[in-house]
Amino acid sequence: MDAALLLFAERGYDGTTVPMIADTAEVGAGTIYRYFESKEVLVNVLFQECVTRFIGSVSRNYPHAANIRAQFTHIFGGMVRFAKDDIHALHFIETHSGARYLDPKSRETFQQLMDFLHAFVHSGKEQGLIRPLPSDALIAIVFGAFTKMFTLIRAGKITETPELLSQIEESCWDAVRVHSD
Amino acid sequence: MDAALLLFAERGYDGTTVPMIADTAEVGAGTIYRYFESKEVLVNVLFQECVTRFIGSVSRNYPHAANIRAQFTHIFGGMVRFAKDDIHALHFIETHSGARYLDPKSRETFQQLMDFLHAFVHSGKEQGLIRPLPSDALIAIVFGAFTKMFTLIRAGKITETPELLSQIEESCWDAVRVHSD
Amino acid sequence: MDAALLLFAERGYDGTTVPMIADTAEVGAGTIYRYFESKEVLVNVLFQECVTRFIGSVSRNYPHAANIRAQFTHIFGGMVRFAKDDIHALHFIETHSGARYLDPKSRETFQQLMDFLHAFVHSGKEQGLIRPLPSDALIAIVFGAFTKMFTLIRAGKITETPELLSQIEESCWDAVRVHSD
Amino acid sequence: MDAALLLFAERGYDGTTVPMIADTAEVGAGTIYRYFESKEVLVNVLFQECVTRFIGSVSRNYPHAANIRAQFTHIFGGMVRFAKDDIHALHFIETHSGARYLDPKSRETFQQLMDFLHAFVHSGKEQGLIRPLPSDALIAIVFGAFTKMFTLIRAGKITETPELLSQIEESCWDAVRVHSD
DNA sequence: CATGAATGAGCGTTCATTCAT
DNA sequence: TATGAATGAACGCTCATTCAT
Repeated sequence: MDAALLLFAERGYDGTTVPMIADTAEVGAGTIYRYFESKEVLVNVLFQECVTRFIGSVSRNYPHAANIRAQFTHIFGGMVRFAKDDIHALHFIETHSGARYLDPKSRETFQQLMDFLHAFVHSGKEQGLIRPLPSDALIAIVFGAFTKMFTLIRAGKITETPELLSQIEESCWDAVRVHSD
Repeated sequence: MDAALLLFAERGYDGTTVPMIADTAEVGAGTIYRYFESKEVLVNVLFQECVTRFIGSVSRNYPHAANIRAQFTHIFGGMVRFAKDDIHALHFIETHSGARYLDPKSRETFQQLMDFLHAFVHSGKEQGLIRPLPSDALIAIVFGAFTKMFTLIRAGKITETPELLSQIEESCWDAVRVHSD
Repeated sequence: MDAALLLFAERGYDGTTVPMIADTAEVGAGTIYRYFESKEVLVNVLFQECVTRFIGSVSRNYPHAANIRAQFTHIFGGMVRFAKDDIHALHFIETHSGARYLDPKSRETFQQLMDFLHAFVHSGKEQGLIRPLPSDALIAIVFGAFTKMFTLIRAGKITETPELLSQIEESCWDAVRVHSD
Repeated sequence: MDAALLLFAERGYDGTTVPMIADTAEVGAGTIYRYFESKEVLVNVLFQECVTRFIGSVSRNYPHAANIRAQFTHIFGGMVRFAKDDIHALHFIETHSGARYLDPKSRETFQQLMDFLHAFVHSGKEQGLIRPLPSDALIAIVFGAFTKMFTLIRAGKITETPELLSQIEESCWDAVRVHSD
């Protein structure tokens, strides 16, 4: 699964061949089929597993009672932890969500993630602290900014430091929050 | 080329077959090879053409003398115009920049776009109006947010209106600008 | 189709590979797929075509008004003509009728052949000239005897002569007719 | 071996996989290889065993001194007993005799069966009681008729009764005997 | 002794590319 | 110039066989 994740993230589903995965994993091509019915099943299992981990990462110990800003920090921190823990998983999710070969369960799992984020955004909007834009758009802005930025880190173009991450968080928050000035 | 752009954007390079392109374009498969040496050449020509158009869109009539905010509006407006003009081209650029099959010329063309944006960001940072973050990161934030958001529009999940676009612009600007409060 | 017929007859469906068919037919493996969706479609088309030809061979110019013996001669003659015309087709039908990969249309086509033979046997039984055995059994006896015998001819173990064929016909007829002694 | 016989008879050698046999036999796939060097050895051992049993069935207590008709009854009875005893064995022999993967010993074993039948036919022809046709042809007629008929019984299309079997015997005998009328 | 995970050759099939028409 | 039939390398996948447990 590590090999598949790496390759799917780097080359995409169609650009990754089963022999490639087998070679990277240092197993025979047939072995993969003892564990996954097909390449399509593999990508779905992988996707669900990644998204589930991602959900866990952003929702575990979620400070329900805290203020929006602290909740945003929690979510952002979860995203960072997830992205750092497995640098390919985030990109894999990003590039494969919405793909034509995802099965209903994968779509549903992804929807759970979206639902979680929607709930956060909705609550922020209700409190008048997050801009009154469509939730999808707000999520897209933060998620888009964050993933593209981590792609740069993965590619080694910029170096990830606590300061940088904290500033990026500030930047993303400024993108969605209501400004009083 | 329209057919190829559409398919590459929707299914990716590896998920698009030459016969698919030929069918969509309502020409024979062989005809494509009269105009493009190979599928790889086609995707490169297409990429360069799209990126060049994109550069044109954001840089044409660029207000060199205006202030940063106005310049940002110009760039953002160019991006919107480009995305609206050919709804698939932006997504095609987004998903194919950095692909392994891009040739040096494609990479260089894309770099020209990056250079243009870098110059803008650099100037903004020098004036103390844009955050002192790595330029790549700042571009990624705006670009990432913008493209993800337009993906939603393309998918029909949110409806594009002048108000929405203006608010998104504000949001993106707030993500990169220095806040005085 | 000739190559496929030959190989299916000699090695069976599962024992015949598509590359084998392509090599025998002196075409590329991919070419086969321009004409047949799959190996399974190929075997079905082939089966239907053979059975249809077989039906034509035994039913064309059928002497509806003649006596049973003459009708038997006509059918037997049709079988001989068919078997001689394409020595593999009969064996192909014989070994593939009832196979798990035959589609409904193939089964129906084969049933048409059976129906034709049933009608003949039924009429003979009604006239008291053919034994009062299940029609299926009577057909099996003649068909079984005939095909096994032609397998020998195909294998070169016995030589086909008009006299031999006439004697085999007599033998088959004696197997199904009512004997007055 | 029962599992293998069943599957080879129903799906043919090439259509039967070793895991299929293992599953049907409720053993591990590897276990089969403790008893048979290869799938090919298995089919040969099975073939030889079946043919040997068949020979036993038709030749045990053979009435050497009796007349041809009684000998025919004996052989036919042996065939019936064999076919009833193991409903798949006869079909397995029928469909696998002459197969490309049979080894010399299998071919020789089958030849012993043929020799036994040849001897019977030869003796009958010498006595002027069996038609002066090639022995192979005569055997093919009886064997072909018999096996095709038993295939129907196996498939449940006709029901086997002593009367039916006796009539089939008569029919087969009429196919090979010399008729005085 | 029995197992079943692992293997990789070879299956059925696809598709980028060529070329006669 | 435009075509699409033909190609064969390489795909996703299966399965006869091996071998550590």
